[in-house]
Amino acid sequence: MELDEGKQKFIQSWGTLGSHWGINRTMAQIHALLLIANRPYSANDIKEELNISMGNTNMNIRALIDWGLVYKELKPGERKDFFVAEKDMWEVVKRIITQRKKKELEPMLRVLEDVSKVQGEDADTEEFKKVVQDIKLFSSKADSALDNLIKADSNWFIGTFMSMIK
Amino acid sequence: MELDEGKQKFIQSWGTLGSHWGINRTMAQIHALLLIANRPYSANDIKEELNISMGNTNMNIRALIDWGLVYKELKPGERKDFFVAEKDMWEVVKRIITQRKKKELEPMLRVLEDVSKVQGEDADTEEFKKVVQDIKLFSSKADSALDNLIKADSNWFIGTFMSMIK
DNA sequence: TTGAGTTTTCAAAATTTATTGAAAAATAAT
DNA sequence: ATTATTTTTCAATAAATTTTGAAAACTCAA
Repeated sequence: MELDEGKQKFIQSWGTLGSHWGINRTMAQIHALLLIANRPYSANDIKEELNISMGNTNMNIRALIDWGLVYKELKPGERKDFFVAEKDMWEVVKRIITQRKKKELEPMLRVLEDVSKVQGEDADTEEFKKVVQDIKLFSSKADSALDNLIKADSNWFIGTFMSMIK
Repeated sequence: MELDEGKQKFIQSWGTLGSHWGINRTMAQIHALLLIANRPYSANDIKEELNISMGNTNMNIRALIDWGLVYKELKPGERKDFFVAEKDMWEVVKRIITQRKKKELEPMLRVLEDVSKVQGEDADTEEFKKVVQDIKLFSSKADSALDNLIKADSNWFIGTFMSMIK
């Protein structure tokens, strides 16, 4: 396989994978491109390489920076901004967990808290409260577990999980 | 808060959450409805309750059954099929992990395996191979860890993770 | 075997989400 | 202050995904 074909395949697959992880396809493709880049890329480099508009490039670079998956790098004497990817996979996963926890798990916990206040003593209400309580308990456990995971350092995590792999 | 309002809120939120987890909104809403139901529901009950078409109802029920999140229940003397939700949250999470592993992680591993075969000795190729190798290693570790997680039983998991929460 | 009830299929329509492109704003060298 | 370059914004457009609805297939009792 040629390098260009390999790069192309990797970028496409990373894009598809990302789109299932709350990262849209272009956003993930930019991340993929920067992952396999051996130098910082300007927004224009990225635009050219992926054949996308400047607006799209700009919005997704900023989203990536916001998620902590890409860093801005200033080259002395250069007017343009340059960008590099976070390449430590555990760091990448941690950043994604952090974002999704904030955007999904935490709002869900608030809703569960809220709806657990329903009035009534009938069987339907009791069943509803029971289910909500169960999910609330599970979710807050997951929330704490994820917090700990994120706080823990890379090696500790790998170590703990490796011991699980037998 | 009234029970109906609470149910409605819960169904909507579960729908939104699901849509970030590879489960489309309707599919997650059906699951939510069945979670808080205190009896089996027919496809028609679901259609009526959520105000969706029969086609949509049918497709999403089958997807839920395929994912192992809903079970078909036959009532003696009844012609219709009835459905109940898997209510054990850890079981739900395991099923989702299983599906997503199959649909996302495993294809990615195959692509990584494939593209790691690129030809060439130059710096670009070396950088590419290095990144791919790193991701491949991380991904296969994650894959094994998830396998173990799925195999392990509910209490073992909760126990292990609780000890992490301090 | 017929036919009422039920489930499945799938092309077309509706909805949601992502992308473009052009204009405006910011930046920094002259 | 002027101008060339780069970045940002956002309404319009395009693409992708979901939902519908109507027809076909299936199921089972009579």
